[in-house]
Formats: sequence, structure tokens, C-alpha cells
Amino acid sequence: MGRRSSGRPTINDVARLAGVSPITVSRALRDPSLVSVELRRLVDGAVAELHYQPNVNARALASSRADVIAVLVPSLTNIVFADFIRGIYDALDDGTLQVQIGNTHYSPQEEERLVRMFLGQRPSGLILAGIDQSSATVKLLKAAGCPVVQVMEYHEEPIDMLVGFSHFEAGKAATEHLVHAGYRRIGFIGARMDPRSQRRMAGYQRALEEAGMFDPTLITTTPTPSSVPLGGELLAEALARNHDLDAVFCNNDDLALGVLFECQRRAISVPHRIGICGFNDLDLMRAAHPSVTSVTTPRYETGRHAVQMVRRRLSGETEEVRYLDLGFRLQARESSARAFAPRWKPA
Amino acid sequence: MGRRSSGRPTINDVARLAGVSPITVSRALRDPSLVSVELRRLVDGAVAELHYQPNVNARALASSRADVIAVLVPSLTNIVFADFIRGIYDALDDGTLQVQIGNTHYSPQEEERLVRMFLGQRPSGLILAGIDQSSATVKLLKAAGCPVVQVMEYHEEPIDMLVGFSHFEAGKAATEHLVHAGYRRIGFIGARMDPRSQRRMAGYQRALEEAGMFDPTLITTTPTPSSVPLGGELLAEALARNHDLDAVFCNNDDLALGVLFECQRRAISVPHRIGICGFNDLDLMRAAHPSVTSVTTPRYETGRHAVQMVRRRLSGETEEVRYLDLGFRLQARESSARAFAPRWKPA
DNA sequence: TTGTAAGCGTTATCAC
DNA sequence: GTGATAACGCTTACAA
Repeated sequence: MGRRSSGRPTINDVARLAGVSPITVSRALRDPSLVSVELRRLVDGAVAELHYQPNVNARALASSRADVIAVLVPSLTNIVFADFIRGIYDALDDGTLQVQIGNTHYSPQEEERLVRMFLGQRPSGLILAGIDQSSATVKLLKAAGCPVVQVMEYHEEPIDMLVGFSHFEAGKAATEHLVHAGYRRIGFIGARMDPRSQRRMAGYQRALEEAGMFDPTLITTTPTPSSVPLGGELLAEALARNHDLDAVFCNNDDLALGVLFECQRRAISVPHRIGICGFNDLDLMRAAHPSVTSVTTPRYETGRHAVQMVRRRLSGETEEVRYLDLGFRLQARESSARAFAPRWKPA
Repeated sequence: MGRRSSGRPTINDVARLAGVSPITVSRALRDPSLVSVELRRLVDGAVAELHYQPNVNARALASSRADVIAVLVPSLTNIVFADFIRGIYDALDDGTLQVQIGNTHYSPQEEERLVRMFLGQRPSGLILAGIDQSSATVKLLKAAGCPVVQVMEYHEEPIDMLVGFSHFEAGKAATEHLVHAGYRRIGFIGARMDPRSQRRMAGYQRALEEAGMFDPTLITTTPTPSSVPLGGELLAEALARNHDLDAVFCNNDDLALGVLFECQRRAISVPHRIGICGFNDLDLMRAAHPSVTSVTTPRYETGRHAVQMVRRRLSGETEEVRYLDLGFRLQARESSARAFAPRWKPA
């Protein structure tokens, strides 16, 4: 044992105990089918006896490939990304791959910096939120040399692969639901206004234009990060501008909840005087009183699928899914059920 | 350039361009004070010109030390841990250290497996939630050879270092607040009942015992994971058992919100007929109608402090904080303000 | 199917 | 303060 040794058993120790060469141990561990049953048994025995654990750094150095999936999200606390990350972890539970998370704080510059940094580690895969990367980032990703999955949006020309849904269509569907429910002066309330929020708002606008009801003064947004209290504040603003506002499509459930509380505070009847539709369908929306209409989105599933796409690519499967639309579902509840309105029917 | 080369510039390329030896480059990058100003400038120039980025795997292999902080949490979506993790990331924003997160799913066995796995990577530090590790895990951690920080609890004999607050005291303070507010039949509503929940419940029990009001039938718990809808269900259970229940201390804000909605649904007046106190003080508690009393907890700060403790240890500072109580704060609001009750005053 | 030799890019060690 | 040398533990390339 050299002076610099870490003291832990190495592949050489295993090889010696098993009476084989180190490379045979290496093969037996990475792909047992490369080694005869006999030797495989010997190796497994020695590994167990020594409690051998491969050194991931040595492995990565020798193979120029880290057993790591890099994940870039704009926020760590937004439940949307928390659920997504949980999906990733659950899909990776066999422990063969590690996760590295980067927080871009909704900044394309920060995203570019992180992509550069992560790519420097030669990850086995890179998963990142959205389709609005800077052109420099796109260039880096196209030359990444590992599977790249964009998530949480839908687009038919991904950099490499993509899984998500169309925020435009989701925003449009939510707004159409309010139209069908009988509301006529439907507002939009949004915070942060990142690219996905923008696309949901574009869907809202399209739906109202098609219904002949669009009015830009019905839109109330702020670059401030979203929160429940902010929902109430934005509703107050919207009502001050349009006294006849009779429904709001909220950019997310936090804002919708804030709107509901503000209505309660002002004794505004929901859904009769004002209808509410949220976005994401957190479990509290069904528990609220009245229960709140929302759009169910596939956050957890997106994480799982993204990992599966990376895995499939790594295992060299031929028939490959390049983009996957997981869709969304409108969940109609009490908050948008005007007594006299016809029941909304999915298309 | 050998056949196996990754193609990226190495420390040798930098050395050659700067006209110095590789080890000088290494030193200039890790600790500029080890190298003369002259050479340092040459090295910096070469690094910039080649866009050199050190290979973290080679570095980790040669030094037996990865620039990684391992973090173990029981859940990725619980906002408590999401805020904590955000604190960790923000404290690490200079990019010298990477984060590896492990999800223990509230299982000590899984925690042990992850500790074993992470320690195998020789991290620069290990941060983990709670003080209820298995004895095997404790043994591993004591021999970890890196700073270990337990978080989210308070205890004066940490394995190594600790930062958090006392859940027992917090539960006790919340309950005492309800007592002082004039409530007499104060229930406890809890889900999951992990060790921290247990300690908050123990604090609840102590407070009621001291007030001569304890009654075990006032406790309603379930091992089911917490959620807003569950809060409503547990309130229904509690009311079925004790019609005279006049307040509830909820194990967390999700449950408290569920309780509030259920009260609204049943037209039970809050705070007059029933008082509510939550735990964690999410921003929605102040937005709710009525606003909900809760206990503010230092989640984000805990993450920041944990990283600072690791850093301080790594930089070999002498005067060392081994444990740090960040405390909590009772945030009294409308949901626990009985009209006739004396105003609660902090001790 | 198994083994040999060489190298992955960096840092520890020791000499100057 | 700077450099030569030899690891660190594993895998690729090639040979048998």
C-alpha cells in the first residue's frame, strides 16, 4: 500500500483475491456478460468479501465519462420543479447514475455558465428546463457529446430530445373553459412571466380573440416572483381597472389561491360573481372552499420520462423517441361553475 | 495528443504555454499565494487563452478528495427541505463546491445506504437532516473524515456539528400560544409523524400537561404523508371524537390550511368556534382569510449556515461553532385570536 | 474470453 | 518558490 493510497480496497485487491486480472474485475462489474460464469462468481465473491466499491473518480477519469446526469432548473422551490426533480430521482433509484442539479434562477446567462461547467464534467446526460436557451448555449448543447433532453415545453425541433406539453395550448384550454362556463370579462393574472408563463398568456389571448372577447386591459402581470399574497394584490389591481371583471385565469395555483382569499376577504362570491382557474393543480386546489378549477400538468412524469430517454439513448436503442407530448388535463371544479352556465365538455 | 485524450486542454498545455511546470499551474490555481506574482500572471494568461478548466475527476483521484458536498434529506418536495436546499445552493454560488443530493424517503435504512455511497466518493462535507440516524450510520459518520453537519433539529451532542432549532420547544410554544389565547380543548393534528413531528407533538403534550388540559383523545395522527386535503379529513375525525374541540395545533401549514378549508365548508367560525395554529409559516398563511397563526422556522438560513460550518472547518479555522440554535418565532394571526382572549405576548 | 501495457489529468512527495 | 517523479484507481487499445 503506497503512501498516497486512500486505504480502501481497489480493483487490484479484488483481482488478487479472486485470482484474476484487474481488467477482468472491471469487466465483471460493468458488464457481467463479458466474463465467464466461473470468473464472474469468483469476482463477485471477492467484491463482497472486501466490501469493494469502485472509485467513481478513477472510473470517470479513465473513461472520460462521469456517471452523472446534470439537471438545470430555474428554481429549486417552485413546486413544479420540485416534483420534476423527484421524478428524476425516482427513475434513477438503482444508484447507477448520480444527479447534479444546477439552479439557473431564470437567467439564460446563468444557464449558459452552468451548461459550460456541467459539460466540463462529461456527464452521461443533460436535462434542462425550457426551450429558450441562448444561442451560445444551444451551440454548446449540440456539441455536448451526450444525450440532451429539454423538458417542460413542447416543440417539434428540440436540440436533441424533448418531453413536456404545450403551455400555449394549456393556457388556451383553460381560457376556453372559462368562456364555455359563461364568463365574459375574463382576466389574466401572471407573475414572474418567464417564457412558459408568456406562452400560457399567449394561449389565453388567442382563446379570447377567437371568442371575440379579448381586451388588453384585462391582463395584469408583474415580473415579481409568484406568491399567494401577490395573487390577492394582482386581483385588486385588476378589479380597480375593470369593475366588470367576472373571471380570472391565473398563471399558477399560488396566484389562484391568493385570488380566492382576496375574494373571500372582499366577500366576492366565487364562482358567481367571479370565476377562477389556476394552473398546475396542486392538491390544495381540490381541498379549497370552493374547490378551484385548474390545469393538471405532468411534472413528476416529465422527470421520469426524461431519465428514460437518456437511458434509452445510452443503451444504444435504435428506435428512438425524439419528442414526447405528455399533455395536460383541465380539471373543472366549483370555482368556475356559474350556476346558469352549460357544463363544460372536453373536446 | 494521445488517442485517449478528451481533446480538452490539460494542465500540461497550460504549463507549456506559460513556460512553467504543471505543478506550478496546479499551485497557482489552488492557492495563488504559493506562487510568485510573476509566474501567477503567466499562468493566468495561459489559462484564459486556452479556456482551461481543471478536470474535477483527475483532481479528485489525485487528492482523494472530491469538491462535493453531499446532502441527505427525507423528501425533495416538502417545502421545508426545498427551502433548505435552496439555502445550500445560494451559499455555494461561487462554484467551488458541487452539491450531491440524496433522498432518504424518511427511511433510516435508505439513509444508511446513501451515507455509505456518498462517503465512498470522499466528499468535502456531508449535511444530513435530523438526529435519528441508525447506529451503523452514526459509526460511519464518526469515521467519515470530513465535516458532518446534522440539521433541522437541536441537540447539544451532535455527531460532529449541528444547526437547527428545537421542535419540542416550538411545539410547546405554539400550544402555549393557543392556551394563552383562551382555548381550552386544544387538539393536535399530525401526519407522517417522522421524528421531528413526534417532538413537536411531545412539546404540545408538555404544554397541555403544564396547563392541566392534556387529554390523549385530543390527538389525531396518521402515518400517511401530509397534504392539504388530509388536514380536512383529520379535522373531521377529531371533531367526531371531541365535539367540544375548540382549537388545533397542526403539525404543518398544509394540514392547517386543510383544516381552515374544512371549517369554511362546515361554516365553523375561525377563530371564534375553533382556533388554528400551523407550522412553518409559508407565505400563504398570511394571505389566507382569516390569516393563519403559524411558527416561522429558519429553513433557508439552516442551509446557509450548514454550508458555512463546513467551509469554516475546511479552511481550518480554530474557533469553531459545534452547534447552533437558529430558533423559531411564533407568528400570531387572526386564526387564533379569540375576541375575548388576552393578547398573546412573547416571553 | 482473458490478459498486458499504457494512459486518463491531476496532485503528493521530496529535492533543489 | 519551483520542479521532477511517481502515484491516484480505473479503463481503453490491442494482443493472445
